[in-house]
Amino acid sequence: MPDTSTATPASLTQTLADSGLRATPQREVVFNVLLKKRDHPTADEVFARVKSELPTISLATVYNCLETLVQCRVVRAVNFERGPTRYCPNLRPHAHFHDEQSGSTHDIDLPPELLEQVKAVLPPGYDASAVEITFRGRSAS
Amino acid sequence: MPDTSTATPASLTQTLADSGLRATPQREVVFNVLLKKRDHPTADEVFARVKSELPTISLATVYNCLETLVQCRVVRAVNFERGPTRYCPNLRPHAHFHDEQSGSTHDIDLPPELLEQVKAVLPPGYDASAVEITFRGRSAS
DNA sequence: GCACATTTTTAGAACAATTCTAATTATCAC
DNA sequence: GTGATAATTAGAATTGTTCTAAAAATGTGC
Repeated sequence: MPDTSTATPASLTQTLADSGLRATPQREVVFNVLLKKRDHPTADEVFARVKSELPTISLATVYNCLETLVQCRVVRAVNFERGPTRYCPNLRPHAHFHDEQSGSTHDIDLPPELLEQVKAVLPPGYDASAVEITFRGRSAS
Repeated sequence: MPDTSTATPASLTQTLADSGLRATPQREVVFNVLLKKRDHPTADEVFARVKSELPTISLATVYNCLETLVQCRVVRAVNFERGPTRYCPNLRPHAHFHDEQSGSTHDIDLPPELLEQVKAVLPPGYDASAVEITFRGRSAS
């Protein structure tokens, strides 16, 4: 069974094409940066990392690319309180744990049945297309 | 059994005092505005509503008061994606449902055992002080 | 009740993250 | 290649919020 828990650089071209979009170097490098170090970087951090490969890229383009990748559902945008949006190529159903000490963010895999149980608390008439679960606290590692 | 699902204007004075803070008219009116119409207003919306009672209040004060009330745990701050922070006097454990059609936010009461189950997905070494659950979708009403 | 230290409020400036604008550049289809 | 479309770019603009410094209000000791 192929691993579908993240998109790959190869599948990105196809996914973009499926939405009528082009696989530009900027989009590919932004995506590769997210795959390479999965520490939920902000747009600014992605910008800094992408620059070493594409020194003339602009911050606006980084925002555009990230937005495109989110639209194509190969990347998830993660928000925590009012902090800057962070980006994550993990497509598995998962929650986020924000470590208050280090400021880092960790993925927490969610069993599908738990997601079902959570959705089951919605009263009749409510139809959720997405559920977000976020933890705040301390982690050992 | 007294209802502890929200603080009351009367208990506010005590709660503030417990933190060494004063019960100013601005703080009281901001809190009353939140109690009166529980539609998860933004700071701007609170500002507009408070003005009818305290016409000379400033937006900075509204932000200060809201921050104080959140610190004292009589009000919860609610964030959804990058939208403005919204405020909610419901102290019961609850999730938020964001209706994509209307832009409105509804409280969804959470059974304590579900919160336990959700916290139980955390690997050893993770200690969550808070869990946030947010739904996005459509609701009938 | 009065001084005084402390809190609180205030207006406006500053700030951070993001989005917009309009011009330029790249790319695909023919 | 040419023309239409898509994407990138730099910088300005916007939004929501926080900061700053001064003025006003308040509780406390006398």
